[in-house]
Amino acid sequence: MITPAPKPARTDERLPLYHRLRDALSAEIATHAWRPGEPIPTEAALAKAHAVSIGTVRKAIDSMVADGRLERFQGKGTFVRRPDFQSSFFRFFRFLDTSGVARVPVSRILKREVAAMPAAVAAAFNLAEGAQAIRFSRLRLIAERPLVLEDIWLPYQRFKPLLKIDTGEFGDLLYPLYEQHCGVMVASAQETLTAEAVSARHARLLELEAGAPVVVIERVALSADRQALEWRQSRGPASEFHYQVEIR
Amino acid sequence: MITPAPKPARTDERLPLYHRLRDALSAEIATHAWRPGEPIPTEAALAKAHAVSIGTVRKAIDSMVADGRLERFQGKGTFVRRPDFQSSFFRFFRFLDTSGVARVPVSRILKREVAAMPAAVAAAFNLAEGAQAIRFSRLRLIAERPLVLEDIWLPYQRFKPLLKIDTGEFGDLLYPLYEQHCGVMVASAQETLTAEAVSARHARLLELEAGAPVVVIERVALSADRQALEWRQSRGPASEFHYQVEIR
DNA sequence: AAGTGGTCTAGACCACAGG
DNA sequence: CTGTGGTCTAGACCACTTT
Repeated sequence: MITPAPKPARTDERLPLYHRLRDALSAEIATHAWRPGEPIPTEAALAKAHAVSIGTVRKAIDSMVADGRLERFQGKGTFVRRPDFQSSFFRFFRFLDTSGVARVPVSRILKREVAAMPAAVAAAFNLAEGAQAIRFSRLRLIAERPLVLEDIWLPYQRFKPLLKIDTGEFGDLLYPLYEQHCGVMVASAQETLTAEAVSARHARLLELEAGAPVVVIERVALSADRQALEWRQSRGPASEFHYQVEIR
Repeated sequence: MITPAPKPARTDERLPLYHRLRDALSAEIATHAWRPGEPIPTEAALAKAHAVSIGTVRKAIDSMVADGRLERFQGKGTFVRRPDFQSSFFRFFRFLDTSGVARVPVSRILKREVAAMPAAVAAAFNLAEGAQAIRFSRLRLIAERPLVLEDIWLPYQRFKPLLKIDTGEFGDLLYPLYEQHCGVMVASAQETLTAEAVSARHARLLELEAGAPVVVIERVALSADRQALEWRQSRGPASEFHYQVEIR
């Protein structure tokens, strides 16, 4: 068994009903009892099962819809939202072809190795510096043009099944691979954005001029119970980057 | 009168009650009938005044709280939120002193001129290229160290009162000045983030090495009725920049 | 004690999806 | 037609703030 015990029960008396109910529903998702893309029980059923009024169920679901864990469709039901990291990616870079349509970048694994984690990476996993890890170097391209260079670190034990697969058969997305071969599912991610002048090595791989500005995205991918699964640093030319925020 | 007619009534029959109520409440804020920092009528009073149930009022207020236009305090009341653009700024740059405490940057107006808008700026105001404008160049510093260089454009007519004030008396924040002398209130802003290699001129002002990476924030500040008030481009060293996002 | 928002209920009716 | 979520109501009681 790879995954440890899901989490302590945390019924937490004296919290509002809708709050406890929300925790209960979250747990169903976290333990994969309810899987992404599938409908959860109807509001009436949940109200009966948890012995609360339907209004309380709605309030619990409301908050989960608000932060993107559920989706509602009138007349159809309420569904566990499938996290779409593709779209997160497009939030940062404009990967558009000449006709203005978004395209999925092609992935090329440049290197796969077993290595010792540097301190910054180990910290994300709550491990000691030097912990054994699997490391990928990956280039993502659109129309043969390199757009993002990625440095990916995974804890060895949980991800060692990946060492048996030929990197040429990895496909363009890693998360489905993690799910299929390592039994872990990425549920959310935390990203930090910075920018820097490109290093000589990165410039060569990204086909940029020396010293050109690159955007750096550091991502820690988390499981539903918020364990760190993957540490990733992505670099792309600043010229391709744009990001919008609304401030109130 | 500087501001044009606020907006058409838009009662829009057949919309949900709470939706129409939300529009009505928004209008009270937009027309400054309810001012930032002040409490709005109690839920019971609003329910009576609009002839709806208190639950419907709560739902309308819920959504306005969710997107940051109102704030609720149990036992005290519901208040119009005062937009805090200071904090938006800190979201992007870490302006911390040695003790780790956030500090308000000091502002220095480098230049004030009347100029013709370039196309990119005019577009934000929905004006023709070459429209008359007031332009500021401003440097913001912390501990004598330049951190952000700003290029600010304002439509001439509405902001010409600013030309009469000595720039030395501008203070560190512009928005209060706009409110005080031009009768306009910034209610929200849209920002776009990019990065670039610093130009020779900017490098000199920001005291950076030639070609160093800088983060560029382009901001359009909007009034409550979403008219563009100000166009601003801010540049700061990428090394001081960091931004975090949570993805689900 | 009086007044505010916060939680919770039980039910009615509407709008939409799908057999 | 049945079942789903979406809207709306009227009221009870609780928790917090202020007088």
